Amino acid sequence: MKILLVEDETRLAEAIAASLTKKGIAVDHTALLGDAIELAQQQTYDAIVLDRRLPDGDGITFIPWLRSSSVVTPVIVLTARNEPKERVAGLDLGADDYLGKPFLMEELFARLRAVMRRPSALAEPSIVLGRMTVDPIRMDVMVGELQLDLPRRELMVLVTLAKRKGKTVLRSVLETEIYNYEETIQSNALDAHVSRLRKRLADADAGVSIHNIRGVGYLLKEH
Amino acid sequence: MKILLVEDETRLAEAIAASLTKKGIAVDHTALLGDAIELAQQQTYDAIVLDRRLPDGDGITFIPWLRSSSVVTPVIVLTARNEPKERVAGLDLGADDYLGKPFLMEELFARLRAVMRRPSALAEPSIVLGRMTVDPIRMDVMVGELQLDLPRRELMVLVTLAKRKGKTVLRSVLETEIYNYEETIQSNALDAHVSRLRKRLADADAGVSIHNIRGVGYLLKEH
DNA sequence: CGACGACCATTGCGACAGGATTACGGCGTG
DNA sequence: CACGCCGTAATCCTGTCGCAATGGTCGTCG
Repeated sequence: MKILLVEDETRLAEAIAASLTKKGIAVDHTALLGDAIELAQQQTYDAIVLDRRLPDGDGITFIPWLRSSSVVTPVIVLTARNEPKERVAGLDLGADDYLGKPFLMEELFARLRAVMRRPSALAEPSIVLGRMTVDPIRMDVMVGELQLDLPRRELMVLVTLAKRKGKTVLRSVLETEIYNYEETIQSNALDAHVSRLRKRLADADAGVSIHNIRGVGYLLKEH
Repeated sequence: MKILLVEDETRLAEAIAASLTKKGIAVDHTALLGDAIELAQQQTYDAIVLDRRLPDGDGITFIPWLRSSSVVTPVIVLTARNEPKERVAGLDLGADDYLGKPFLMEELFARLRAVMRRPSALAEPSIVLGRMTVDPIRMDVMVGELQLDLPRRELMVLVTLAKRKGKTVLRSVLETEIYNYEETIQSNALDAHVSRLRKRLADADAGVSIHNIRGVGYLLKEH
């Protein structure tokens, strides 16, 4: 689960990034429209949070550009004032939701969840596998009746694998899903997370196992 | 499945070659336009990845040369900057796609797949044979509902045979499809792969078998 | 028809790459 | 300050590969 945050107010951006990160959602952040366009070309996000006022233009111009590249990623637009006029303009241009500043983090989460749950979004609700249930939107995991608390990174690994259950997920995909572009990884951190995650899943008797496809990636299966 | 990579930045070239090789795609690599022309004459590739900036000229001049030799192999052009002007120039000259550096490997794979899927491309999507389905673009194999994980070389053998299902594939063709020009083979490594592949196909009950035509090559059939 | 030679199938071996595991230290949090 | 998480790196372990030896199969030619 990864979102793109386009916001030039540093304090706000950091607050949003910190909150989302804590919930196990990776955040790529930029203050510039130009960079946002580049990032969106390079990878796919589960959602985009977009400020209107940006140093190099009105954020809203980003949306037609996205849509014309047939990117269907949901977009939530942030704006200083919540004027109905602006709201209509945003939605007309293809934004999926609209949020006036200031707002509560909880409200942003709620709208992100709502927007990613939409049929056009990629994420499906609640994946069941073995004794385990993964909710990729709420980012939580149940084993039987008990909630399984996982460290952030391990949770991200598990959710990413669960979303493609039974299919091989490329190493590189896992890495880009779990780390943002400024956290470059220079070791086998991913392997370490997988290893620790395996142990936890075994201890919890989750009824699933993580297989490795040598030289390619990992895959999650019932066992 | 084999592509020609024309790129003079050693690090980048190595990264691309490594990633593609991992996916079971053979890579011939050269840094010079001159060599590229020679290689393209000698054998056919499924796709060509071409840098513009090369020590002995603008890579893009390669494309008209190719086309005038009525080679329809899809070409993806790499360039340092993603300027629309350059993009148009490239596409006008017959490039099939265009990718600005830096880029994610994932993106290159995606574009390669897309470009090879095109009607002009040689590769057809999904070959069904017995209980087995081979996707030559994604380089994966399903038997029934299960994905069959094969070692890299065996996978290459199988895909090559599947693409000419029912027809005899010359030994020499298999060898050039599976090994690049710097990996020369001096033994019966190919036979060994066929042997191990047969065992795996039997174990998985794939409903196919690999026959040998003495002194000529191999062929894949339903049984 | 039988024997020889060419070709193929199979399998064990050693080298090697890549993954798995774990200890360690830094860091943030409560 | 204690605890847990995370990235790193060292070490161990496993799968894959090329290779070669062995034994089998087929065609050919005397």
